[in-house]
Amino acid sequence: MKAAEKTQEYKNSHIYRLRHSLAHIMAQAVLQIRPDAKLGFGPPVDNGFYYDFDFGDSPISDSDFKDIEKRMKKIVKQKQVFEASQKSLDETLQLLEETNQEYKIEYAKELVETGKAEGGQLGFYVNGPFIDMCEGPHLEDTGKVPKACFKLDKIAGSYWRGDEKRPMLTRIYALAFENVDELKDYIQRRELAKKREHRKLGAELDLFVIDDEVGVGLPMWLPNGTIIRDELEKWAHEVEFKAGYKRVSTPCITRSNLYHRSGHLPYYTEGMFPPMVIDDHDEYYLRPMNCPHHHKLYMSRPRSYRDLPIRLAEYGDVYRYEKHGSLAGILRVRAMSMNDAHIYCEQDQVKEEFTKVMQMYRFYYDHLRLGNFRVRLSLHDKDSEKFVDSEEEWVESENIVREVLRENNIDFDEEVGEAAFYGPKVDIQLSNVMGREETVSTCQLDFVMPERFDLEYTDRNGESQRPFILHRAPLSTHERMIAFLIELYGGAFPTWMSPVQVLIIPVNETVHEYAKQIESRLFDNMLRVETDLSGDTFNKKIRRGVTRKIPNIWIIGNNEMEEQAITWRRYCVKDQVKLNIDKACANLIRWRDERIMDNFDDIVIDE
RNA sequence: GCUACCGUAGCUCAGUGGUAGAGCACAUCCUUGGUAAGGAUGAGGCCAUGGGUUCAAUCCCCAUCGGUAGCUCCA
Repeated sequence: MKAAEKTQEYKNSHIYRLRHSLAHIMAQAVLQIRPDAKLGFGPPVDNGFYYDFDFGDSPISDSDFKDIEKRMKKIVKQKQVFEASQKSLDETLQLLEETNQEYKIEYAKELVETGKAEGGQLGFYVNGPFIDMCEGPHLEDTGKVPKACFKLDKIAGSYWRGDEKRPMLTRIYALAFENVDELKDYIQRRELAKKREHRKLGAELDLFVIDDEVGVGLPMWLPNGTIIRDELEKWAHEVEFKAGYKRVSTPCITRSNLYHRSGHLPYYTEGMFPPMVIDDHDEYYLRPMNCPHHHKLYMSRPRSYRDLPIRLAEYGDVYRYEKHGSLAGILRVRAMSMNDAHIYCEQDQVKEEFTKVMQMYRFYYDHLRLGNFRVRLSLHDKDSEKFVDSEEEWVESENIVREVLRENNIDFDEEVGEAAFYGPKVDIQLSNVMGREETVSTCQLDFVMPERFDLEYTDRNGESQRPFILHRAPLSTHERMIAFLIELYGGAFPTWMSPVQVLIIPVNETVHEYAKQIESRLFDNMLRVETDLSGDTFNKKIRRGVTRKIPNIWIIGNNEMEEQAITWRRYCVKDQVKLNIDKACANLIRWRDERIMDNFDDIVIDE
């Protein structure tokens, strides 16, 4: 089904009409207590609807919710009929000016000017005393709203037309579903989701902390979290080694000259920390990206076509001045470690290299069981100054990337204005437990930097050529990737990533010695193992091991000692199994070495 | 950065215009236990910070700093 048809079908659906009608009902109720409020947009959204208002000098707060809900219920009872009508622009403006609806006036004019209003006619819907410019559709009357199917949710600010230079409106979000049960079910699911939120689990599992005195958005990784980082990084080193990447290492602080050359100044200034001035005249910046340094390494000697592709990889620390209000745990930070690499290649190698990168992210995602993502082709916006001005090259490189996606049978959405300033991107988008979508992995085609850095290689004919550059980060940044993994796994990591891989719990003191023997055997195999020799009760030890989400608990008692065995209790599996110690060790080591995802219950112990 | 809400023990939270409580966690002792909380005792708080109102502020007001959600922005 095409996107347009899908939208039309959605707009005609009952849930859409219900939510849209409720938006009008809410607006009517809000106008009862704030008659001078100006209306913005009020569309249905995923779990309900919202409406934007300009309250001027008399703001509203969530303490008004009860009152508004009561008024909405009254409107529902009145069974106000929704009546559609059409008006010309003149009629529309006259009507809207009477009520001072400046935002609607702007939108009405725009709809007519851009030809989006069919025949220059604007749609209106009236229900009771409320009239709104709106294309519909709606329910027949307000009485068709099911009982208790909605609930006002939260208040948030929102710029008019999404433009931060324009007025900030007040947005009231509401939840709305087909019936009470669905509403309750959603609220319950949201409560449950909060429990696997990465910030909550990150604190519970001692993965990372963010300290005011260190700074907002500057997370510090505790030993447990650092293990997860190290394991991902080790993995990336192996995968990249096999794919022909070479590792490099470059500094996090750099003279401003580099960023004048790259164009980060001015294109990316807003995303950078302000400069440090040295010796009164010299400016240094914290780096927001690793690419310029890698380009310098590329230039460190003359390159031949025989050398290409050159793939320079670095888990590089970068610093970005993210707006304070957009920071969120480790999902959105100001200091991050990126699974970065830059691939320098000839023009006719671009497709193959791009394809290989796409295969690499696919490999990672399949392995980690990160299934629920969206692929976005991020294009430039020719009307925006955020992008390097070179229309022809933009279109050309966007075509290359689009073709790669098609040839690889990858479903994707195109979005204008989401590109990097130097080229189009393929972004892998994931949503967290609260429904917030972020870019995780990215692969970008860069046609700008070769020119700016005067990058060259000598081709078969001895002539100087510009290489193409791919920027890629399939494992994202540690911060963002681990935030998503924490939530996806609910904090229960597979053995290979787990801070503690095995917890040994002896049943009584007589087996302590045997427990210690097993512990040192695992330790000698480089496994992260702990033995609980505390004075707590057996039940308490089990409970503690489980709440720490340790993937493997090995129970040791007199029976096990006699048989040279252990009883294996896994975090994700109900049944436990008694196993000979040699076999148990072999299983564990294999899971670790092959990075088996034993935090899922389809992985079984090889007996 | 903007809008709204929030800030009490390590964590989850009660609470009051007359300078504070619970559970878990922590410490010590007792308990020697076969699959998710054994018992007792104890320690722990400038009630985010700075101003103001008041005889008196953790509580009311203002500012600052942090947090949450959304907008903008982005890996």
